[in-house]
Amino acid sequence: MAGLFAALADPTRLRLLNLIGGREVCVCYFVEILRQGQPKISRHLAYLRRAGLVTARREGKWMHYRMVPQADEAAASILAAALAALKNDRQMEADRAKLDRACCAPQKLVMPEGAPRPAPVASLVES
Amino acid sequence: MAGLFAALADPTRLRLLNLIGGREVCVCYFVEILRQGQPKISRHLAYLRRAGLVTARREGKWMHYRMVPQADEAAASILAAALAALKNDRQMEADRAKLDRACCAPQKLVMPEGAPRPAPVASLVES
DNA sequence: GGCATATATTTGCTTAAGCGAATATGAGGC
DNA sequence: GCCTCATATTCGCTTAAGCAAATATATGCC
Repeated sequence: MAGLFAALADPTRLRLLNLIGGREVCVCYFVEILRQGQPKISRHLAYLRRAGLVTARREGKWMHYRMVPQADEAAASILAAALAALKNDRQMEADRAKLDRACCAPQKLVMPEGAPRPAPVASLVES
Repeated sequence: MAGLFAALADPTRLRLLNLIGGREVCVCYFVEILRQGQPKISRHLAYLRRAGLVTARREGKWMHYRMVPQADEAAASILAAALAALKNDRQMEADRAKLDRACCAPQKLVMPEGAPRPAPVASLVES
């Protein structure tokens, strides 16, 4: 219980969860959108993984992260409340908007057909 | 946002919030029920105060703590989800039960008319 | 095999959190 | 005023978290 809140008690992790919420997202987008060092992103993703909040799937060179459906009902409701709260935050909105128009450019500005596009996760699409 | 979660990311603070949830509680009950050192309890109460989650009221020698209604809607929903989640936890249930039958005995086993009884807070009674 | 890209982990450091023990404050009773 | 009780705060310490920089792992391409 306290561990769940600890996982949520960091601005970077909240931004990551906000982006992951509902869809599967490639790490390169996190780095691009948050504009933070790659090791930092990776470290926080590892934290979220250890906390059982997200899981990763490898696809070639890319790693895709998605939410883990919470078995514990209490954890699920808290996580839902947290994600809902992020919905109205200015920066979180901006982050999501950037992800929506993300077009495969982690490093170079144009990198045709390079990075995989974020894909929706059926079990988490609610709107 | 992250600050709110940090405030919730400690077992002692969760136990305190669980006891405060809905009623006004005297510090002596926290010490009695949690069976932890008084400075520790006081330190965590100060943390919750600084986080804007609880507020204190002095009544003679005793300090009574109660929840602060959250102005921010997001914070309110998260706090509500957290308190609801605590409802089903074994230890939290036991803590609340102890508070329910608390009978004015912070130190000595019987201390007639000594400590004030916990009082319900109108704005927070929901059941 | 070697090289490049994407991601993860380690290293060394700094800062914050939590703790118990001791001390301070504030109120009531004498 | 002094003493006691209830609570708060400070002190010194230990442990964990966060960071940037460097390094390691894994995949794909040649």
